[in-house]
Formats: sequence, C-alpha cells, structure tokens
Amino acid sequence: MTVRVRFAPSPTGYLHVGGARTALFNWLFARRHGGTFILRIEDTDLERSTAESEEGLLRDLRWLGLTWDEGPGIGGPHAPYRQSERTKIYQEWARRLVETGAAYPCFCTEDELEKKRQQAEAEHRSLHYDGTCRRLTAEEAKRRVAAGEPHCIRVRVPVKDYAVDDLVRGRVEWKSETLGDFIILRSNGMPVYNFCVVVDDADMEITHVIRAEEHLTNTHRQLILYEALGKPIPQFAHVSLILGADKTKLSKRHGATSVGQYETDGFLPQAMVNFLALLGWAEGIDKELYSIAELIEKFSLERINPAPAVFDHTKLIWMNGQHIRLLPVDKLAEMIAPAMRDAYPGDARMEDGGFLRKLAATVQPALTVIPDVVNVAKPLLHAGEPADDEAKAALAAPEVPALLAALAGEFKGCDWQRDPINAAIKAAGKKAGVKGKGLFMPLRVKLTGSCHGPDLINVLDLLGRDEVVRRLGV
RNA sequence: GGCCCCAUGGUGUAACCGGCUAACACGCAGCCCUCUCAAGGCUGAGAGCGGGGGUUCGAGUCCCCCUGGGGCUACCA
Repeated sequence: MTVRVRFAPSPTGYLHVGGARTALFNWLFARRHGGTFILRIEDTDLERSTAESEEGLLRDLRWLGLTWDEGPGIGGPHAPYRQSERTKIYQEWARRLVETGAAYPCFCTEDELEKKRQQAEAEHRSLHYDGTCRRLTAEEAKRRVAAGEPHCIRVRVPVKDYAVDDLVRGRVEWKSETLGDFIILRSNGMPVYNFCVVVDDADMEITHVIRAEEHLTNTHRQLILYEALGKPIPQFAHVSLILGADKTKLSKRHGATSVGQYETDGFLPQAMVNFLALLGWAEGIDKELYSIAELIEKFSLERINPAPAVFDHTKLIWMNGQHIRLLPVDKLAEMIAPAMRDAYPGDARMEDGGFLRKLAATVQPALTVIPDVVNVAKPLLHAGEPADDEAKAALAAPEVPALLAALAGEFKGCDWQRDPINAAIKAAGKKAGVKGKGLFMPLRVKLTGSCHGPDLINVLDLLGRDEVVRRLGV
C-alpha cells in the first residue's frame, strides 16, 4: 500500500510553528516511504478564512521546503483541494447517508437546543442532543423537508464502543453513549468540519492521518463517519501540542510563533526544520544536527514522543548558528548580501563577490541569525574612533605611535597574503618592542575602533592594504 | 461536570520487550585555545525519574489510585 498523507490547515492566519511541525512530520513520513504528500485547505469557515492567509501558508511551506505532490496550484486526481470548492461533494454524501438511514434531518431550532442544554446542565445530565428528531418516521421527516421546514442533518450515532490504535499513543477507546447524534450539515446546507475531514480523507485515499493532539477526541466522531460512509479507516498518529516557556499552548504572547517571522528574522529553513523535527521526535541516539536528507532517512512515527514539548527559542538560535557554520562560504556570501546592501546602499563593495565572500568567511563563526552580519561587519566597514575606554586605553601606551608607523611601513612592503601579513605584524612588533596584546590591540582598535571582533588576519585581508594603511593614520 | 491525552534536570530528548553510578544537547559556571569577542575543546553544577501504593530478586520502564497540566464536549476548525 502506498503511503498517502495530508496537511490540512485552515487559512485563518499565518503558518505557526505547531502547524509547521505537523506539516513536517507528514512530509517526512511521505518522503521516507516514497508516498504522496497532499495539501488540503480547510476553509469551510468562510468568515475566518482569507486568501491572504492561504497564500502566506503556501509561501511558508515552500520556504521550509515542504513541497506538496497534490494540492492548490498543482491539482491532482482528487481535485479540488480547497474545501470551499467541494461543498457539493459533502452535500451529496450527506444525502446518501440520509437515504441509507445513517443520518437524518433534524428540525430542532438553535433556541430549543440551547434551552435543553441549559436544563441538562442544571440537572447534571449529559449535554448531548436528546434525539428528538431521530425518532421521527422517515415519511414524516421527508414531508417536513419537502414543506421547506429548516433543518440540519445529524448522524445516527450507533450504540457501540469505538477504539483506534494510534501510532503515537497506542490504543485509545471511547465508550458508547459518550456522544450524541452530531450535526454533519448545517441548516444552511454547509457541511461541518468533522464531516468534511472524513469525506475528504476517504476520497483522497489518505492512509495515515498525522495531526495535532487536539483532534484526538474528534477521531471518535470520525470513526463513526467512516463507518457510515462505508470507507476504510486510515491509521492515526496524534502529535502533541507545542507549548510556550510557561507551559501553556504556544501563542503570540510567547514571541514569534509564525514561520514567516522566523524567515524575516534571518533563520535558515534547514535549521527550522531540524529544530522542529526534534520537538517531539528523536532517533534515539546522541545526534541533534540533521540535514533534511538524514531526517527523511531516519524519521518514523513510532518514535514520536506523546508528551507536549516546550518551544525553546534559545536552542533554536543555537541550532541556527550551527547550520550557518555548516554553510559553504559562497552560499553564506549570497545570503548576507541582501542585508548588507540594505545597510550600505550604494556601497560598491556589496556588489563585489570577492569582498562578500571574505566577509562571509570572517563573520561565519559569529553569526546566530543572518541579519547579525550587519552589526558584526559594522566596525570592519568604516574606521571609527575608539568606541570605549578599553579601546582608548589600548592606544594610550607609549610605544603605540612607533608601532603604528612600523606596521604601516611593513604593510606597504609586504605581499598582501595571510602569511606575509602575519610576518609583517610580527616584524613591526619587534621593531616597536611589543608583542601579544600590546601588539595586536592597538592595531585592532586603530582598524575597528574596538577591542573585540573577528580574527584580525581576516579583517586585514578583508579591508585590503590601502584601507588598512589609511586607517593606521600615519 | 463528562470523555480523552500527557507526566525523566530550567528546556529538548535518551535509557532495547524491567538490571544505572539515569546519558546526550541547549542554557548556566569554570578552564583551555587565542590579539579580543565569538566559534571550538575540556570540566562541573543541575533530575533519582509528579506523589502514593502494588507486582518483582530487581521498576523511570508493568498495574492501580491520586495530583498536576492539556484537549474535546458548537449548526468553529
């Protein structure tokens, strides 16, 4: 049996990290088993769904590299993949269920239901639908429908127990009578979420439903629906929620939660994927840095942790730094270019591939997110006065003027390569009678204005002889 | 209220179908490297596995109860 999975977001906001992880797990599972990854848009809630959200969702998924095989923009054998375009399909299935008696029209009004609910609550009875219209004869129901009486459609919930063998949670059971006859078609003819999901998953021949834990109890209703529809039941895997630092469900309060925000903040998609994959999944060995290919190779649903996971932003930052360090220098040069051009408009060096490459090599160990490059590069790009007392002190030593003169002299005469430059620094130090900090600090401060920064040899190489000599100011 | 899920250091996880001095990573502290900051390397502090009962020669690992978190309980998704 070939694997078919789906990610089915509602376009009511941007893709958040929880959704992204669910999408990732589905995608990894599909890729791992040579299956099909389907994207389906669950926009039955017309009020809250927007086209912009949908576009954002698709964009963020593409950025993460989670490409879909069937879905919006691609199509596929089960098109359309947007629920708002599938209304007829749901209505047709609902009609058939009424025909077979698995479902029935209900004429109770919302007011009546609300009253009954309140009464039930007061009497500490179960809040389920009491089945008033379930007892109507088929003829009477048909007559009232024909008379145009407003009605919704409810499924006739069988009196029996249900169970599912969840791939991450094991066996989960529901006793009979814990659910009342629930609505599948609203009185305005529009289908309800749980019904759409089952019709679609059945129609699209989904083999594994991998989704968030909040849907676990929905599975009870869905099992009933699969049965009513006469469709095979897929395997289920319910992934836990992602929490914020205070252990409540991750939300805006906890800082950035949308994938798009991480992109603009300068995180790498491969780092994001790596981090998300490890939120609730582990291979079982001491390994944390994974490439996408490795994740595909190792991923398995059985090793998903059923407990909720706290989103640790600090660790994400660390992991992003790791992935930046893994980048080929050329690639990093390409990635820092936009931020640098933005920070230094019109600066010709930002168009110079060789310069950007050297800059990338210089800043690579220091970056945690891409935009950091602007800050790290700042002192390198324009000479400044000593930034603080520490820097001023480094220039206060009596040997400094002689040292700077010697450095300038040596630099002018040497071959501008790393080794000769190093030799020139040593030689100048000897002439001025300084070494170690006494030698390097004045040079560093003179060039960058600060006592801290990247390896000096990289700075020299990056700036070029003319600029270095100019900054020495002798 | 009812139904369901979950529970290992601050955080993410590991510990094969019961045998541990409970491991790794982030973070934290210190040291090393080094012209400095990072990066990198090393060392350390930090949980006796939510609590209580069992089962067993032996339990983080199995069973029960409790507690605490969370989800669902809509003509939301």
